[in-house]
Amino acid sequence: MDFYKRARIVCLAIPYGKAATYGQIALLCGKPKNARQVGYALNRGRLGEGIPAHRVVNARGILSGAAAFETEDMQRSLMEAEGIQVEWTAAGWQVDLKRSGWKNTMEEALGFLEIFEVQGI
DNA sequence: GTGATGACATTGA
DNA sequence: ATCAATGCCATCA
Repeated sequence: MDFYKRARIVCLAIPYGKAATYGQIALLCGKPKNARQVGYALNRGRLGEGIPAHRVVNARGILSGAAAFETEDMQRSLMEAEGIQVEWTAAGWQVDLKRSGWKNTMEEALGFLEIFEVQGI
């Protein structure tokens, strides 16, 4: 399925210093209900190399555990290194999506759809 | 084919 | 605000 090719492109487009959510990525891929597949793909390294997986969090901004990183605090370290504020809450390590979340413009979203169409994926 | 699993999301109490 | 219940759908056994 071309969903993973799309997901790869979207993930690579997440700007430095910003955090995106699984649902957001799924949405930009044109598959709003595939948030779980995004997580699955990242977990299994299904999107290939060079994916900034540390910038992906769930809808509440929580760093979802992440067994796909070298160590447990790896994801947090990478985010902090990019200037993303990560704080410890009762629910776990969390980023403020209001502040560090990747806000998509409509043009951006349409741009992805166009890329997918052009590449036939 | 069938059923279980999961880096998720949304809804309703 | 918090929590359980549901919905989801590509994999994998």
